[in-house]
Amino acid sequence: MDKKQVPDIVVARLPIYLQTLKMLEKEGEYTTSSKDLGKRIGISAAQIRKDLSHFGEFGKQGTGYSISYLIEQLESILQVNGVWNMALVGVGFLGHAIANFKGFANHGFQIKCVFDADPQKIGSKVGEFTILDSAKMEEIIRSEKIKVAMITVDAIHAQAVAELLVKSGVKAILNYAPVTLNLPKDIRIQYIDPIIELQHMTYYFQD
Amino acid sequence: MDKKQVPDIVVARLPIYLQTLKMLEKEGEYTTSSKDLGKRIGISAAQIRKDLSHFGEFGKQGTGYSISYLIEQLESILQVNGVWNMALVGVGFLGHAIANFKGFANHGFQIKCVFDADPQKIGSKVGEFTILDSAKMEEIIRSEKIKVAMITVDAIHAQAVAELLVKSGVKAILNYAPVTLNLPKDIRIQYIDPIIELQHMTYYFQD
DNA sequence: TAGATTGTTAATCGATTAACAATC
DNA sequence: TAGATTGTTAATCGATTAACAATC
Repeated sequence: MDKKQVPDIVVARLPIYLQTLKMLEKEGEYTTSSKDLGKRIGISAAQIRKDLSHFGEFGKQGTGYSISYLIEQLESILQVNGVWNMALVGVGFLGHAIANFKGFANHGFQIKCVFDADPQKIGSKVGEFTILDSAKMEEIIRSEKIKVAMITVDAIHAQAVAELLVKSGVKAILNYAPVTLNLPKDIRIQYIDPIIELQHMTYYFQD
Repeated sequence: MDKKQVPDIVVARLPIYLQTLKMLEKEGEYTTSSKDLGKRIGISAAQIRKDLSHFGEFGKQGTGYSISYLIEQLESILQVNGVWNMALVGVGFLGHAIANFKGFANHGFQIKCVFDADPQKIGSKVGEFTILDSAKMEEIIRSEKIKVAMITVDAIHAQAVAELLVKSGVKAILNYAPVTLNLPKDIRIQYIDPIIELQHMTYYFQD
């Protein structure tokens, strides 16, 4: 079963559905509908039903969806019902914040090791992690079988770091550096860049 | 001239073009082509030309685009040729990192004030900022005429904070809290959420 | 000139929506 | 039963691409 059959834009919405369902569950709800979910997320009910229909039938006519069941199904589809170990590369202000972030654990992710190239930082602590030498990155990531990494180094170093990560066996990169990475097409990349998002919004400002 | 005429998905790509052009300029380049830009960004040359054509004619047949001129034009289109003051709400680990981030200045943005509701934090320093009381948020944002805000509070508090920001005159929100915000449709919202991005990528992992 | 590259058109491709039978 | 809501189909809507005349 080739996964290319489901449009990426659909896949991109599943984590948002999951997030909202988890919140509903925390609020004590047991069921929801495409209409309700759509209103909360700001998209149409039809789109939610269409999206889910790519993966199976999860609801009941008349009553909607069981929240816990749909959460379970989405976690399975997204493969976040287990835990993925991650590497974090670059301990500046942002890397520091991410290393201390407690929110990964409940959503299928866990930082396993943290790297930096600065001799001043290597060996010291960030959160619960001892900062490791970037020079040992390939060896460690390979032996730990880490498939997911976050890049929080400077823009100038990001491409080289990314290439080394790929060489070490990493298959998915969350890139916080403000550059487009050029990597083999079987490597997944997502970008997080506040400047890009801010500039997107100011376009719409009244003159 | 109603701005809705240009698809949002086109607008979303302009900051990426701008980012790449600025990098080329830093590398000492003077001109580029849609083919070259496309290769660097990972999209087709045709798409870049089509996108730009919504706003005017910026290139020359045979030689391509002047980098400095195209940067100038994109900055003007995106309205980032000036500086937008921003408010930051929530000084946890992430808010702390953002308050210390030096990268906004060169791209049209500047943090002007930082808020938190915790009496322990109010009055203390984060980066160059003194943390202000959230209770005074509306008054300060209104008097400073701030139009852009970043939310780095907990998920539970984000909606209320967002509503207060809107009440204070904010028109664009960069939301780091892991919830969908429900706000008037004239308010621009962008989301930054590593969990969402990570879950998007693991879908594609081989079983 | 010959080669390169633009801006634009038309064709293709893909995503969203509206509608509704099925059914809880 | 009556009302609600699903999953799916077909129609609509929108975005991307390929191709090319224009021209630097």
